[in-house]
Amino acid sequence: MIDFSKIKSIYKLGRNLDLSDVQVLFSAAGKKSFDQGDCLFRQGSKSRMVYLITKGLVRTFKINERGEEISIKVFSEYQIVANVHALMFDQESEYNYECMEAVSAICLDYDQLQQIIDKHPKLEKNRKYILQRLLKESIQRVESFVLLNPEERYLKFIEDNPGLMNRVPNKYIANMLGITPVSLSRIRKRIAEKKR
Amino acid sequence: MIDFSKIKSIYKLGRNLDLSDVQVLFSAAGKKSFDQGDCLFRQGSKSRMVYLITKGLVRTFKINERGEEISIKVFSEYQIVANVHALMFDQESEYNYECMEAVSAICLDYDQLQQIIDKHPKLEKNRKYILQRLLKESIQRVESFVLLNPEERYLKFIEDNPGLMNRVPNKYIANMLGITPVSLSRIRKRIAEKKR
DNA sequence: TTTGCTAATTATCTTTTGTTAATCCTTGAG
DNA sequence: CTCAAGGATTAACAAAAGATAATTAGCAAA
Repeated sequence: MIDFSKIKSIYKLGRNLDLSDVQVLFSAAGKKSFDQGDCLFRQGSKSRMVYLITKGLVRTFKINERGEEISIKVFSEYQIVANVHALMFDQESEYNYECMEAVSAICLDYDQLQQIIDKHPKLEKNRKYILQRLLKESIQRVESFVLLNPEERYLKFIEDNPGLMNRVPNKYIANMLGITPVSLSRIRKRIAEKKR
Repeated sequence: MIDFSKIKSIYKLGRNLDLSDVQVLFSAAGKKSFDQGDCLFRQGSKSRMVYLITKGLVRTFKINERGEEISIKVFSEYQIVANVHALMFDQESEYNYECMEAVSAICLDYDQLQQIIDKHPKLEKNRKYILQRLLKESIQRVESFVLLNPEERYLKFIEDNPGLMNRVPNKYIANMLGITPVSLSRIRKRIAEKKR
C-alpha cells in the first residue's frame, strides 16, 4: 500500500522538493513508532538518527542541579527532531528527547542522508534550508528573551504555537519561557482579567 | 607589504584551513575601516557583505516601541559579522550594526564567497562550520535564559566573554541579558558583597 | 463511586526586578 | 581647570517573580 502520510511528510521537509527528490528520500527512509514516555535520544547519546514526526509530541529537557526536569523545547508534527549535539557539535546529547504522546516518525540516518545529498546535489540547498530554519528559530527565541517580558513572551508563544496550548502542560511551557509554573499561572490569570 | 594581520584573520575563519585555502580567500577579500559610530549595516539593509573584524567592536541593536535602543549582541576581534536577515532569511535587516570603537575588517561579498566555495569544495565544510558555530552560540544563549536567573546569566557572560567587560558599557550588557541597567548594577553589587 | 496521582491554581511571604529620578563618576572638549 | 555629557550607582516605591505549601481540579485505575 502506498504510504501517503510518509510522502506528505517528506514533501514538508523543504521548499521546492520535486517528485524525484521525494522518491530518493522515500526509499531511504524508514518508519518508527514510539510509546508515550519513550525517548528518541537520551542524555549522553551520540546517535545520528534524524526523525521527522508525523504524529505526536516530543519534548527535550535537561536535569538541573536540583534534580528537576527543565523543558527546553517541544516538537510537533512535521518538525525534524535531531540530536543537535551529536550532529552539529559532535558531542554527546545534553538533552533527553521524550515522547509526550505516542509518536510516529520517519527516520533516516544522518550520514546516510549525507551520502544521498552528495549523490543528489540538488538536495544540498535543502539541507541548508533546514539549518537556516533552525537558526532562525533560535535567533528569534533569543530576541524574545531580550526584548519581551514574561507576559509578552507567553502571548507570543501562544500566537506562534496555537496548536500546542491544549497538548502541552503549562509547567513545560513555563520552563520554555524561562519562568516558574506558578508565575505562568499568575500571568494567565492577569491576561484573563484584562480581557474581561 | 605582506598584510599578516589579514592572513592571520583568515586563518581564524575556520578549522583546518590550509595555505591554499587562505590564499584563495586572501586574494578575494578586501579591507575596510570604520569610525566609531559608523554602521556596517542599518535596519532595512539587504547588503550581503560579510565582515571579519580584525580590530574593534560592533554592536547590534533594535529600536523598541518606546524609541529606545535595545542591544542584542556584540562582536569583537576575529568574529564574523554578517547581515543574517539578508543572508539567511533573504529579508531586510532588523538590526543596526554599529561600531562601538573604530573598526578594521576584512570584507567579502557573500555571493562571491559562494562562487569561491563552489570552485573550491574543500571550503564547503568550512562554511558549514561557521553556520554551526552560529547555531551553537544561539542555542546556548537560549539555554542560558531557560536555565539561569539574571545573576547566573551575568556570571556566565563574564566567564564566556572576559575580554568584553572593560570595553562594553554595562547598559548594553544588561540588554543582552534581558534585564535593565539598574538591575544589573544591583546584581553587580550583590556579587561584590558576596565575595567580601 | 471512590481513591490516588498529577497538574493547576491560590495563598503567603520573601526576594528580585522595573520605573523614575537624583546623585555620583569619568572623561573629553574647550 | 571648568564644564558638559553620558554612564553607573543609589534611592524609593510599585510591580512582578521566586519559593513553599495548601487547596482545587481533572482524570484514570481500582
